[in-house]
Amino acid sequence: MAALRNPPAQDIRITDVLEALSHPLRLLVVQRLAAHEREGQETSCGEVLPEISKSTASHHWRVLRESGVVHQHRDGRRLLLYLRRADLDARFPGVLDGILAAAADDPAVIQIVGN
Amino acid sequence: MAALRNPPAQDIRITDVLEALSHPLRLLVVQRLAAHEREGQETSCGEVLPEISKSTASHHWRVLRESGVVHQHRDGRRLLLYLRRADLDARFPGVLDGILAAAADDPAVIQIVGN
DNA sequence: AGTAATGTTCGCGTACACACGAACAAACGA
DNA sequence: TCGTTTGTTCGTGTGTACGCGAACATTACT
Repeated sequence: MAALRNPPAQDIRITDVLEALSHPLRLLVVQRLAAHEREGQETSCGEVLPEISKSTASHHWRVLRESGVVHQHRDGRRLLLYLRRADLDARFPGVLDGILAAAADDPAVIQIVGN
Repeated sequence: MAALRNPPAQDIRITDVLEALSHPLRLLVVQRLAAHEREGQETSCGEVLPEISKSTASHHWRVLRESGVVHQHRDGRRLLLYLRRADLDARFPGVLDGILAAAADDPAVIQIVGN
């Protein structure tokens, strides 16, 4: 299993972040991570997105990780995730908060589960 | 030529906006429109993106227009564009400004022209 | 009417996104 | 060591994005 590549903060690019967040499922993931974040918790992959097949989910983890939106690291046999809020806020002030607020009002993002 | 469909403000969706802005060329367009906007000018299509073939440019106008990022309307034999800043700021406060600030620092966005 | 200017639309090719099941890899526990 | 848990990787199929040239449409000018 290739080592998980989490890009350094200065390499995070706005176009990659926007592309990552433009997919409703990934935006939902980020919403859920933001909610967990408020409780100071890290979260395992399977816990965040239990509705989707593992291979599809893994594809989305990769996009989120390589764009710099989330950080992913191994803990035992699970992979833990957290939102890279500090890095994102430092590089792109206001963007993440604005998008999260917008996503909270978007029914298409909220109700992906249930198709 | 089918009438240009500019979606009403309440139909603008955050995922569509993010997808539109995730392409470096379209982000460059938005930067240029924002600059013209400060001078109170509307801009014609050919004026904003003279480096690219017409058909490719037209493809990007459509993405930007249908996502609600820009408004496009005919004036004589030209099509004028403007950034829908008021609508975007109302629906997604802070997002556009944050992205524009981020784009200003991204060399990949700035130097598309010259490939 | 005839011509020029400005974009759109069509058709095509290439590349990549996204969905899945099957197979593989790593870590833990009995 | 053997089986379970947790994700990744591989292979496949389908759809869509993006680039271009050629053709068309609309408006304006003469």
